[in-house]
Amino acid sequence: MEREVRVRFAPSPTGPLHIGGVRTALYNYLLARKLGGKMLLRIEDTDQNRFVPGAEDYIRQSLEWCGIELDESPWNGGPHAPYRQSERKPMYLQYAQQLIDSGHAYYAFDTPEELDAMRARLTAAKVPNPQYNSITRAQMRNSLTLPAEEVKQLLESGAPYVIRLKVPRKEEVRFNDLIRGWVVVHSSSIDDKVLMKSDGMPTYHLANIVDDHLMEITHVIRGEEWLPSAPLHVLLYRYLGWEDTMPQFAHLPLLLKPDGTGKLSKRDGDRLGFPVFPLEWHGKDAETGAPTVSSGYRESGYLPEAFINFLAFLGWNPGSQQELFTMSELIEAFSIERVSKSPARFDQNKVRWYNEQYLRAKPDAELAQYLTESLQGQGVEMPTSKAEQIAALVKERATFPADLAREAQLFFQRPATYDEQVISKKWNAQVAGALKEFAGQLRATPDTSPDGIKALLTQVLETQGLKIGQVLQALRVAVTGAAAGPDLMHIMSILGAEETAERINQAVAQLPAA
RNA sequence: GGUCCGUUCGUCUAGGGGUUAGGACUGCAGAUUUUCAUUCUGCCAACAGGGGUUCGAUUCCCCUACGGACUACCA
Repeated sequence: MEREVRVRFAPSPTGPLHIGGVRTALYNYLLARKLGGKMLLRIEDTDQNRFVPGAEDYIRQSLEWCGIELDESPWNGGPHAPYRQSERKPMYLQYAQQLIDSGHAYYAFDTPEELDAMRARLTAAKVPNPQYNSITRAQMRNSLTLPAEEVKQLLESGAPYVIRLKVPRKEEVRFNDLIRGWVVVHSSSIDDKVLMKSDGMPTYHLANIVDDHLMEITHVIRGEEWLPSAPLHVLLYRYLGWEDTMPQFAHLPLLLKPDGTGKLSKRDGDRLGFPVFPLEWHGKDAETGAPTVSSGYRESGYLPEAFINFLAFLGWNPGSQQELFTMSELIEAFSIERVSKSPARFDQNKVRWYNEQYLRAKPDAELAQYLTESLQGQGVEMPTSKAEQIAALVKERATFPADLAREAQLFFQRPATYDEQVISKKWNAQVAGALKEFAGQLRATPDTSPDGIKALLTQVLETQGLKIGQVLQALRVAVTGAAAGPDLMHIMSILGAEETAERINQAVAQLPAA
């Protein structure tokens, strides 16, 4: 019988989620929806030292903004609650115990100093791979080397201990990665990983396997940084007796820093000149504790649809020529096999391009709504119909919503200065006279559509013996102050006859007509 | 150092034993726009290197180089 597809995104609340994490969440979500399965979110907070207040809420808000919906999570519950590992703490020890009972794990009492000394000794002896393993464990203080009686005493006396996995000395561990194919690792390169820490918390490795099993996860989609520990996880499934329901693995390629090399990290933030976080993050400097702010895509004016579309294409493509995908189209087109193996770097230009595409595709009414709200902030009121006209006119010139408001300024502010280049070249007494005449007639014309205004202008200029090319730049500067901008006829039409005429007259009065 | 993963235009990528190696972003040029932007058209631009296998390799195999990840009682 086919099992229901269940995937999980399992972030650690140690700070803001960066876009690599968002992409991992996205691919999980796409696969779940594509296959009619469930998307879970589990908080992996087994390291109490790294807990960052607000991080969990940040994760929730980020996913919400992106439109990544969760079927089960700490916030909306589910059949396998709780979904925070810290709240699942009592569940893990029994599985570690099971491994000890079956001889696949053991107690270790080594102090951090003893561990350091061991590594130093191995390094000094030029051992290629210093680790706590099948060889070195014989020299350490653990339940394999200590007499049973002493182990019992230590445990009873409350001495700190960890539980380590007893990794076999010679064994090939293999698994079939959905993206990379067969990955084979020799057990000699895996060390005896700590499963239970001395504080009673499981490590990632144990908690991850136990929870994925209990939560009936079918596909583990995570970053490539987990690839080296995947064989360890396979071993864990095997020793716990869960190999037959072990999830399939898919290790995603890394997201690289746009500059230089290396994987994108949270620290890269504003150093790169563009956000690496979905939402703005208010944090603290690790050393000084001073407040820090890292910019977010949302606050920078990116539309979530554009952000998601861009992110989806960083490491995946549908194999067609289509570039623009809504979330539901992504779901339809997604398949894990089409995720690429090689890492991807950011392209700032492309995110911007995506944003422009999505911005322009928005209905004018929606853009007008934004425009109205943002101009209200500066005390400007306008009717909806006018906002829509402006939005339609300026959206081709905008990358971000904020550009709309900026471009719209000319409608609410008369020119304070006039472009000098144009004035020196195009402004003269004859032109000024013609424009004054045009302004006068404009006030009387019944047709203030862009075409109507153009017709009127042509007609006035004809009587003045001027060609349109001789005055249009001057007219633009008279009306807007600037040498460049949206179509002038539309500007004048939206401005209305009265306002346009007044602006022209103001320019004629102020500019010396040599 | 060790283990593992990777390598097609500047970037994201398609492709795959015989192709003019395709698209998108950027850049450049032209057209339209009396302007800037948009739009349209065109151009520049890639199979890391060396060995095999083969009639033929960018495609399959090996090696090298380069890049990356991991190498904690962090996830």
